[in-house]
Formats: sequence, structure tokens, C-alpha cells
Amino acid sequence: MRRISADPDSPAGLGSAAAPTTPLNNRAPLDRRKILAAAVEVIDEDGLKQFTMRKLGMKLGVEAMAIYRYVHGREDLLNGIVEHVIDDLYGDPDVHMSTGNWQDYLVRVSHGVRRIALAHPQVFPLIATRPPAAPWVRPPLRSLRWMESFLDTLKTCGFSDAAAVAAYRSFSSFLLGHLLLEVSAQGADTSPIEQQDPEDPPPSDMSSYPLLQRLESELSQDHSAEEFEDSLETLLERLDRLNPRQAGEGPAPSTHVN
Amino acid sequence: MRRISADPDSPAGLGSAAAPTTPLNNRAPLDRRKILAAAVEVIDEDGLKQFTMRKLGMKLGVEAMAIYRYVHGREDLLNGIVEHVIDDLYGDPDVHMSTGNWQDYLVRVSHGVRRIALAHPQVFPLIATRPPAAPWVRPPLRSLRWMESFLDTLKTCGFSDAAAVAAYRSFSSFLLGHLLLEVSAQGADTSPIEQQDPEDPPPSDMSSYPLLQRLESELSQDHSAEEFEDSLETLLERLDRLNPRQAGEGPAPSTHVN
DNA sequence: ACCTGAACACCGTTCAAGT
DNA sequence: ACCTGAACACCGTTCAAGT
Repeated sequence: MRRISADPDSPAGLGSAAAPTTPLNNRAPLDRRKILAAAVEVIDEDGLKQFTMRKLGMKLGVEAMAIYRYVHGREDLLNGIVEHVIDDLYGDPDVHMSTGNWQDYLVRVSHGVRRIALAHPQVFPLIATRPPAAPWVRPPLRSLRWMESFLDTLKTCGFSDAAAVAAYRSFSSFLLGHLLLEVSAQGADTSPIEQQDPEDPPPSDMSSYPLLQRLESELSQDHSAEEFEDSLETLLERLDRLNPRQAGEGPAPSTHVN
Repeated sequence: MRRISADPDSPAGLGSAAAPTTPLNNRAPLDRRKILAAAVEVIDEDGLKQFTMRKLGMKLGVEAMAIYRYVHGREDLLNGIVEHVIDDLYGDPDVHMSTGNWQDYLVRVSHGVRRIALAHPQVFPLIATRPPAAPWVRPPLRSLRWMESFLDTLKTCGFSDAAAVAAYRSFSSFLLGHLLLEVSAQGADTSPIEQQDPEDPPPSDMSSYPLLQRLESELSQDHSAEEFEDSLETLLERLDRLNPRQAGEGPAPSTHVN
């Protein structure tokens, strides 16, 4: 798998230490890809909310304004980050190897996207909510290349036009729903403490929610991986019914990664 | 239309504190609920990105700093908005009327949440991505009241603890995936024009995506309502299999709202 | 050719002061 | 009791000027 965050060598906790400490390349003249990679790194470290042009400049050992040579403002940068992360996955040969089986393909794509979601939980909400270029370009597979590849695979396996499009829609909504909830659960404790005004029910008083109290341990357990596989398998079965060319190849393959 | 909250109820009831005679001058003293309602209105009009303390103050006929009497900073305001919108739905008697049938309940909740998503497409991404109070409080039903009501309904209909929790998870991921994609498709054209550097494939050159070209009209058609109903029905059937108490009540009801 | 300094408009937020 | 003015630290962004 290709690395998404460049610079695994960069120091772990840099804090407000002034030194950029990227010795070899800090004379190389900056470049769009370097900027995007650094941006992903900064977001992974400090969260989207803290992500700032000035902080990104600091990470790159440069004043913030230098970035504007390579990027058309903050909005363009954000779009670029999303593109960068998702196109990086597109290059992954593990995902794109072709077996002529659409189920295999969807499983590989699913696991690939899940991998980047879990690797960059802070970036994923961005992938999920950026306004799409066109209404039919859906997150999280937000590029024309991805769509073409997706539809091509299904068409090759005998799907009708309508069925391929329907599959694309079901698939993206499945991926988005699952992964967004999974990553948002991950960063849950970071949420700011909310103070209520005294007229409202007291903050974390569970006494009015007996069922929640009783089921708290059930609710706290994390089965996201299994749930993901189960949902994916259900989806594949459902999509299979859309495909008129029933090759009689038996049930959908296990979705579990080897 | 100016007002968002009808506010027909004067603070009747708790009349112990003598209400100062407020003249016709609608200088009623501001209040958390009024602020949240105005915030929703501002976001609906100008989008989340443009939403600003100062703009909200302007809408309320007040300087921005006045808001801080009622709200603990911007983060708290954002959480409050989400709460406000979702709790508003909680009060809807159409949603909460009880028929003792969990499928009916889920259908009503689904349609209710979809209704607010479509009514406030700019607010919904906020509902979807705010960090939850606890990892198991999932969007878009992000309140303890909702969870309690949801789980209670399922328990009453015979679900086991584990099945009720599993249903809660499947349901929220279904809702979130569908609605987020639906509202993001709605605001798609608003997205900023992105400029690519000359080394990358030209911007909107479709020539390398023959399938996309051919399927463009298929892709552009909006079937979100039907897709929503279909997915919901599939989900209900799947959840039905989780429920050991098979009351033999026949197939899941049609999800279409009457 | 690539970056910086200074500047501008605009944020969120605090707090003493007004009414 | 409720709001405002002034102030502060920090944004994104532009542009002339440095190297």
C-alpha cells in the first residue's frame, strides 16, 4: 500500500518547536503534492478544526503565504487534500487488481476505503462532506477515475446501465454511513464539555434513561469491523439480485480480508 | 418571513418573576432558543461556511458579543443547533405516536429525519459530523432521549438487548449514509471551481471516461426518494430476522408515507 | 523563480463600561 | 439585568518587495 502521509521520519511531537527539522528537502522548492501530504499530516495530528494555513506553513518550514503559489486558496487546498487521499488509494494495486469478479472488486474497494478512513480519521469527515463537483459524484469515491472504474467493472460483469448506477449509489451510501460513524466514534471523547443552562435537564444524568443505563456496556462494545463485513455481505447479495447475468457462481465470497 | 420560531407562548405559567413590561418595541431580551432558531435560519440562508457570530448577531438585531451571555462560545452554539433541530423532531407527535409496531416506528423516524435533512440541507452535515458526546451516541439521532425511545420501542417488541443495539447501529448508519449523500448532492453546483495544474488531466474533459459520458443521463437522474424507501424496506427485513419474537405479522409494511 | 514583510478585512472572545 | 465599545489574538489573502 502506498503511503499517504509522507515523512514517517518526521518527529512525533513537534508542538510549537520552531525547527521544521526536515533537513534534506527543505531546500527543494515546495510543490503541490508536498503541500497536500503535509496538510494531511497536520490534520491527522491536530484535527481539522485546528488546521490553519499558518500552521501548514510552519510544518513546511515556510511562511503561510508561500503556499498560495501552489494552491488557489483554502478551499482549493481542502479539495486537493481529499483528491490526494482518494487518488492515492486508486493507485493501490491490491485494490485494483482485476479478477473479473465484481464482488471481489467491491470488497477490495471497501476495505481500501475503510483503511484510509481509519488511517486518517480526522480527514475522513472532510472526504465525506466536501461539496461534490457534480451531484452524481458521490463521496467517498469522489473522483471520475473511481466512478469510471467502478462502473466499468460492473458493466463487464453483465450489469445493465441502470443496475450499475443503482449499485454505485447503494455502495457509496453504505460506505459513507458506516465509515463516518466509525471514525466519529473514534474521536468521541475529544468533544468539548457542554454546559447546560439550569432550566434544562442536568448534563449527564442517566436516571431518566433506564434502558441506556442497562445497555451501556452493550452499547460501548465496538464491533465495527464485523458490522462492516456483515453489511457489506448483505449489500453484495442485494446487488447480486440486480445483475441479470446470474453466472451461478454460488454465494458471495466472504468479505473478510485474508 | 422573518420569524422562525413562532413563539406564540408568552412566558406564561412561571409568573413568579414579574415580567418587566416589554413595550411594543420588540426588544424582548434574547434567549437561548431564539438564538438557536435564528442560527438555523442563517445557516439555511448563507451556508455553514458563512455562518459567523457577527452575522448571527446582526440577524438578532444585536451585537455579536451579546450572544455570549446565552451560549458558551461557538462550539457550544454549534452543538446547541444540532440539539435544537433534532429535539424539535423528537417533539413531533406524528413521529412519536405509538402503534406497538417497531417497523412503523422506524419508518416514521426515518421519514421525520429525512424531512429535517431536506428542510435544512445546510445544517445536516453539521448534524452528521459533530463529535458525539459518547462513542455510542450516533448521528443523526444524537440525543439520549432518542436512543432511549428507539431502544425502548424495540425491546417492547421483543428484541433482545444485543439485537436492539445491533438494530440501532444499522439504522443510524443507513440514515446517515443516505441523507448525507442526498443533501450533499443538492448543494453540488455551489462548489468552487477548481483549477488543476497543467500536468494533471484537464479539468472537465470527459474523453477519458467513456462510461461516465455514456451514463451521464442515468447518473443525473434523481431517484433518492425511491432509493431511500427501498433501502429502508431492505433494512427492516434484515432487522426482522434479528427479532426472535416472530409475531407472524406478515411482511414489513410499505415504507411510503401516506 | 521562489519566498517574505507588511498590510487588510474579518474572525472569536473577553471585559470593563454603559443603560 | 442585559447589551455595547474597545481591545486582543488569530485568521485567510494580496501584493509589492526582497533574494
